[in-house]
Amino acid sequence: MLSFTEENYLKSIYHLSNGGTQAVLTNALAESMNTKAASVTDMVKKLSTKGMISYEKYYGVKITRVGKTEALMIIRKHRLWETFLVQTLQFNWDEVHEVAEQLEHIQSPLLIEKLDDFLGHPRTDPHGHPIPDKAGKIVEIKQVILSTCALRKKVMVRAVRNGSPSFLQYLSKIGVYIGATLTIVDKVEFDGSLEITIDGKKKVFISRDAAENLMVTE
Amino acid sequence: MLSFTEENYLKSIYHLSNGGTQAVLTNALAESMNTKAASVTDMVKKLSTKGMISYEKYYGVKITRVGKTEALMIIRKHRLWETFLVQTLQFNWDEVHEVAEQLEHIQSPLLIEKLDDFLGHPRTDPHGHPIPDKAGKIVEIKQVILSTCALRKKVMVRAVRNGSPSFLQYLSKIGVYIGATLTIVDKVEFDGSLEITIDGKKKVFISRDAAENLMVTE
DNA sequence: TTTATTTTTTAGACCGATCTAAAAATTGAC
DNA sequence: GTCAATTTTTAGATCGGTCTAAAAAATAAA
Repeated sequence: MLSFTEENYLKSIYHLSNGGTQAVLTNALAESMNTKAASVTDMVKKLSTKGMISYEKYYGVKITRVGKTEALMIIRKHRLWETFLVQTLQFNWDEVHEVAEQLEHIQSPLLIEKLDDFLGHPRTDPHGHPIPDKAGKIVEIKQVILSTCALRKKVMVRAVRNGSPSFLQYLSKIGVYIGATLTIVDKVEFDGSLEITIDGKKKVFISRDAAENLMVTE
Repeated sequence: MLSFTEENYLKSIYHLSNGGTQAVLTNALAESMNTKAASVTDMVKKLSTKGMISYEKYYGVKITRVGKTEALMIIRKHRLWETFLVQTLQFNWDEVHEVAEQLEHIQSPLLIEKLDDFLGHPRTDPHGHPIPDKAGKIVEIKQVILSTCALRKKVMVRAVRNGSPSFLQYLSKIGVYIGATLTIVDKVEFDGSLEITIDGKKKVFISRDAAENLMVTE
């Protein structure tokens, strides 16, 4: 059984390692956990003895198969809860992350399966991220960053990379949502900002920063 | 902000003090928290400095107005979550307590208000216990213990006092539920067991122990 | 390839929640 | 009212998660 804190470390390791494909360095983990490298070293030893990661001094950590499954279960819970909050309780998509950070630690396999049933087995959460299934299988939809798309090509918004409340609120404000159709009308050389149309109608400018945080498909 | 543990202590104090009316002794609290008296003394000091209880050495603790409100909020959350689990996610009434013990600690006023809205502002939880409102007001329905009722009188099951899974499963098995109409057909002098009819049909024997854990109204 | 810089680990401490063992206060018996 | 039994508190230790400061290893620079 993992503690609240251990679960958070494991989740961070999973994300920083791109789903377990790369090693994660101590300092990177320290930064993402808002803690100090010394604390990370301690925790990493513990997670290692629990078989969640393999840890070699000075070489960073690698998540194990067991650890990956564990991480995916936490992510599954997080995303199912986010979906519940938006879909059932009428939260806005920028309000759910913090609450889901708490709810993801509730221990009850029955609860999460019943929640999944109730929600109708959603494939993605309100930010467009895929929800791992019961077995930990995750279906990644191939998508690209908006800023890399060609001019005049119709693309559909699939997910946000950075899900910070302020970014999400901004998107809502200008009318961008998951499923919206965008077209790049113009690229501004100077600052990398884009002029786009939303659903063929509204025409707005978005910054390079925003464009780099929108994932789309053609 | 109270920790998980502090919240559990406060809830126990609230219950053991009958809603804040009596003082609670150290040993009683230790027993209900499955811990040692020494640990209770430490925690009680902390809750006292936080203004949740007043503590006087060797005389037990009394919950303060602030502490009572805090306790009622935790109870509100617990009971709303139990209602959600049964009403929305199709849990059986004997499966919800443990999960609600976890969910009651989620910190989000918005969540609990939205949950309350979604559930349609239920007045009681699946075990018949009243749900405190947003302001901490709790409407106790005057009810009596089944074993004290007169023979032949029709009574309605309102709540269970002991909500242990085994008791609840037993009740389900014999067909007793919140809202059922019971009539005491006979009292057995020897062991205090009762012969009752359920909804005027089924006739069963229940033990004194069971009869003392069913709350009814006439 | 030796030195300087960065990264990581170790050592030792603190805090919160718990424990055991022993001391102190209260209660009950006579 | 004194002594024994019970209850409660204190003292000191442990454990998990964190920290700072210093040591050690790895990396980059000269």
